[in-house]
Amino acid sequence: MFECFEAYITPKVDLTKEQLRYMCSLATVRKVRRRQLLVKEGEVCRHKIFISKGLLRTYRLKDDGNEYIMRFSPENSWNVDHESYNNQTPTKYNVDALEDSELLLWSKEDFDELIAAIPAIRAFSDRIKESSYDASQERVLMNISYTAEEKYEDFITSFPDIFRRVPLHMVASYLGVSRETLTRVRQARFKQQKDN
Amino acid sequence: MFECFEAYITPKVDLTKEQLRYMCSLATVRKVRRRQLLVKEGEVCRHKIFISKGLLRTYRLKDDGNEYIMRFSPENSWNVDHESYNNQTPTKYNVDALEDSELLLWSKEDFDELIAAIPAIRAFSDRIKESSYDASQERVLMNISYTAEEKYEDFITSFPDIFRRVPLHMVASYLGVSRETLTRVRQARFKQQKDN
DNA sequence: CGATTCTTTGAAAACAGTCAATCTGTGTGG
DNA sequence: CCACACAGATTGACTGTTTTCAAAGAATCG
Repeated sequence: MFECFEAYITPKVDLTKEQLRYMCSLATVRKVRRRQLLVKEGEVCRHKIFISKGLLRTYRLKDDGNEYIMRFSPENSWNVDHESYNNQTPTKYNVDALEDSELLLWSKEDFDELIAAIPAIRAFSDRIKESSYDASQERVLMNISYTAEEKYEDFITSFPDIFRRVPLHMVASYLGVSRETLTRVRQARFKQQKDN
Repeated sequence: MFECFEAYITPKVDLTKEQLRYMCSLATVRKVRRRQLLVKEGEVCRHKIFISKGLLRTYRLKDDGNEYIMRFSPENSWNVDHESYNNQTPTKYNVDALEDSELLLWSKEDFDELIAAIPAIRAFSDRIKESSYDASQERVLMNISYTAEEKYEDFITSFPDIFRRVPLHMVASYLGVSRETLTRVRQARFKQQKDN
């Protein structure tokens, strides 16, 4: 059950066997099925979630009745709403599974303990946060400077794997364009490729 | 020169007089004039910058010749490109002054020392990062779910002060709409208010 | 005042969104 | 194995919004 996680973390963090065992001992395993809701708006995000298998999706429900997708979390990535997790305040997001998934959960109490005990884990956790922040900045830039076509292009080159695994209308939601526009963009692109 | 900073930080971080003095002793003061470039794309972001007076702007120059504004940094806020600062890699952004400004700079070496010596400063610095990450997430949501009008509305209520101080075309650049659209949105809004 | 920067405006064109209908593939239960 | 339901993708016609371009009008600054 923990092999995936060990394979993931070993090259990234320099841990002794005991430290790794300790870290794993604090985690709880959870399996969720496709379409199952994992975190609901209004709840507190109590765990750091590592996805060892599957695919999660974080989205916001707005008054207009639409879902807006903030993030996809495939295997070997983390899903945490830092705002809710850090302050233990209600989250604004929903998280559900797009595929049957296997997760490792650490409660905040346990993870805080881990961080205090093993500085390398703290540093690693900080690095993860940094890079999601950087990604968020890039996404803002994309949002304000790209056309629909460029957004599509960017998505399929940045996340080819996720693109293959999620329905188009979710990519559209992530990018902030309508699904119809996205199919048209894709058609145009397809024609263009044939012409060359 | 350090009064502004002390007034800013005292209610936020619990520091002894000596700690505060130590922190200030590591800072260097810098004044920049309106329109002056502070950080240029390709350079490494070597400092944490605290703005004690004035207004900075972080933007990206793209191949299409346009400037895309990532962030405004008014007095009592920080300006750091974390990606460049943490890894000491070249930044993708430019920073310039929109008003004559007074800054406090800490080099990475000095700030690392500070953080190691005074845990409260580390915690505070982390909190700052968290909240800019949260803000970035909100901005993504705004970008993918708001109309031009809602973006405008959101900006003037979220940053009324900055709105008064920067030219409209920069707000447009920040929001990812053309300056003409923003004028029109504003005209429509103005008419509406008269009608009520 | 003259120069520059900023804002507004109008008209046309490009772009993206909506609505409704159809098509496709998948999986489920009989 | 078939029929059916369902989720997803596509298409066309239309509407509405946003951009672009060009020009002119304010405001600001030295």
